[in-house]
Amino acid sequence: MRLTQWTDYTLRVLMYCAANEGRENPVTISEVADSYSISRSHLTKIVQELAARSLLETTRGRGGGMRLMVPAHNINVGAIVRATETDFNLVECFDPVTNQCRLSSQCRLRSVLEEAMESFFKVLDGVTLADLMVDETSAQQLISFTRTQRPVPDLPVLG
Amino acid sequence: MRLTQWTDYTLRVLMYCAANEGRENPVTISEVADSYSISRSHLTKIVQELAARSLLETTRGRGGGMRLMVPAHNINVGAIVRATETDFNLVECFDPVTNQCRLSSQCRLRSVLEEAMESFFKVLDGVTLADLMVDETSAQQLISFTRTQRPVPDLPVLG
DNA sequence: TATAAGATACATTTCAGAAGCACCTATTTT
DNA sequence: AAAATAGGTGCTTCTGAAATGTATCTTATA
Repeated sequence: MRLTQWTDYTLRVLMYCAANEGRENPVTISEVADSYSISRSHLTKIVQELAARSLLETTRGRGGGMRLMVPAHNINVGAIVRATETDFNLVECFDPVTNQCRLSSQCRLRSVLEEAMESFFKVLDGVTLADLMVDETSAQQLISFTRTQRPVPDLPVLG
Repeated sequence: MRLTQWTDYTLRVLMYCAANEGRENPVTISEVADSYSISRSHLTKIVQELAARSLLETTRGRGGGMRLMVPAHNINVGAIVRATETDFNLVECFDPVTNQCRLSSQCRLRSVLEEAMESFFKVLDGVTLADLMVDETSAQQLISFTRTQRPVPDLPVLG
């Protein structure tokens, strides 16, 4: 169970930009790539996508780079992850094309997993880019958010 | 974002066994492999693991096969998935060995994703193998379970 | 006009996950 | 005892998505 590095890097680019919003010159791709030790060309594609989604504005030429076009507190982490992840077929029967499971109609696995995935994203939907940056305000929000979780159900023992 | 087929098959083997608990002869690996169009040797390894965890008992020789050793309503889906999935490093910074992100200490991404993953598993922790098999009782449980979810938080707009 | 910066297309590499293969062991039936 | 059935084990190989690399182009500024 993992997210792609694409998603990881996307979030990191956004965080990097958010952390450097005040400064004179825009953040460059090379700078971010160096900072995270990521391939420049790979990162370029990620920046492209973010620009296409109007989250970043890029400018070419000397003195160019990228800028956040949306305030950090308006960028929803859940929406980002939903947008960057491409494959949500947790198990075979999620995909009607691939599915060969004959029990599909008789089992609830799919709906249960879909519900779990929803639950995963509901947490991320409650967090913005600004919340990811450490400061008292966001820390406070996270704590109160955690408190609103429902209690852990009893877990039957497993050998 | 996906689970491994290993996890998928593990759950399906358990479901298949649960669905055939009453019958005379035990379920065989070949039978399950044929039924799901899965490689027999691959499935063997999955059955091995389940036997090692004492969820199944296998017997060799003619008339052999596998049997569920734990009642379906005592087999927790969350526990199964936690046990079969091996990689929970949603992003690079989850893994202290691989992690090269310099912002780690200054960002809350990791804790947010961990929380989301917890939320994912909490749903599965509330479901047993018996619940996956369709009948009125389990359907009822699922419906009431869904109703206890907390409301969806407002989702800020994203380009 | 030299340099810095992003844009794009295509090729290549990597690696976990999946599958295959060969052979072994155990049990039951005839 | 032999044959048939069924699981057990340790490799090797395959595969596809993800990641990375290379080359070249466009745009902007000093």
